Amino acid sequence: MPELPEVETVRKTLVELVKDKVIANVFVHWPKIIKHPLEIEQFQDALVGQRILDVGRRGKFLKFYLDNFVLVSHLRMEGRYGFFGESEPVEKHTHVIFQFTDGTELRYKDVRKFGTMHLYKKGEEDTVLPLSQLGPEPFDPEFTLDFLKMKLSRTNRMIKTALLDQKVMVGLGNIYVDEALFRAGIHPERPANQLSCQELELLHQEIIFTLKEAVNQGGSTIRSYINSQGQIGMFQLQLFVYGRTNEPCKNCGSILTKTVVGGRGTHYCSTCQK
DNA sequence: AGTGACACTCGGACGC
DNA sequence: TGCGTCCGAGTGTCAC
Repeated sequence: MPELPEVETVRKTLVELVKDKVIANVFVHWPKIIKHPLEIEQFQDALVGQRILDVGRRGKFLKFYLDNFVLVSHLRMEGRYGFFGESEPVEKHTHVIFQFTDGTELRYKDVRKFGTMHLYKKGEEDTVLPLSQLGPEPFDPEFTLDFLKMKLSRTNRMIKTALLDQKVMVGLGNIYVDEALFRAGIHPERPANQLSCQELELLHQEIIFTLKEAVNQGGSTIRSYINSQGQIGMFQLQLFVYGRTNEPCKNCGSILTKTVVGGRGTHYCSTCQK
C-alpha cells in the first residue's frame, strides 16, 4: 500500500539500480496493466533502445525518464519493482519485464494486477491523465498554509475524504491521512470547511511532518511493502492509530476506534481527536 | 462544477 | 473442512 513515503523510497533505491541502462526487450504478460498506449506492440516498440536517464516521482506515481518518453507507473496496493540477472527464475505474479542490454532486468510484480503504466512522449505526460489533475507536492513551496485553507474552505466533505483527494494535494493515502489527523487532533469526519485557523495550521504542519518522517524511515511496511532493494520500511513502528484498532492510544490511553469514512477503514482516538 | 458510487482486481480473512 | 462472500487499496469513469 505505497503512499508517498513508500514510493519515494522505491524511487531512491530504483534509480541506483537502473540509471543509464538501455532497454533491449520488453515482455508484457498481463496487458491490462499497460493503459497507454493500449496497443502492447506500440508500448514495446517505443521502449526498445531507450536509455533510462532518471527516475522521478509525482505524488504516488513513479516517472521513468527515457530518451524520448516518460513511463508513468503506479504501484497501487502491491506493485513492486525488482532488479535481477536474466538467468534468475521469474517469480510468480511478474507481469512486465524490462530486459536491458547488459543482461540485467527490471521486473514488475503485482499480486493484485492492480498497478498501471502509462507511456507518453516526453513533455506530454504532465498534460494528460493520470498526472494532469494532481495537486501540489507536500514538500513543495507552493503547498502553503494559505493554499490548504483555500482548498478546504471550498468543500464540506469530511476532512479525511478531502485530504485523500489527490486533486487537493498529493501523497496522502489511508495510512498517513489517519496519522496526520491524529497528530493534528482532528476527527476524520469533521467537515473540511469547518476547521479553525489554528486547526488548519497544525494540520498543515503535521501533514508535512508525518510524510517527511516516514520518508526518513523508508516508509511503512504493513503487509507486503519492500523497496527495490528488498528492504522493509520502519515507520510502521511510529504509527499512532493506523492498524491499532482496540489498542490503547499512545497519547491518552483510550481505546482506539475504527470506523468507515468515505468507504475507507479509518482509525482514530475519540478522546484526542475532536 | 463538485461529489458520491462504482469498477477495477484477487488473495486472504471471515462466516456458515 | 469446504465453500462462498466480502474486504481493501488508489484512481478513473460515470451519473447526478
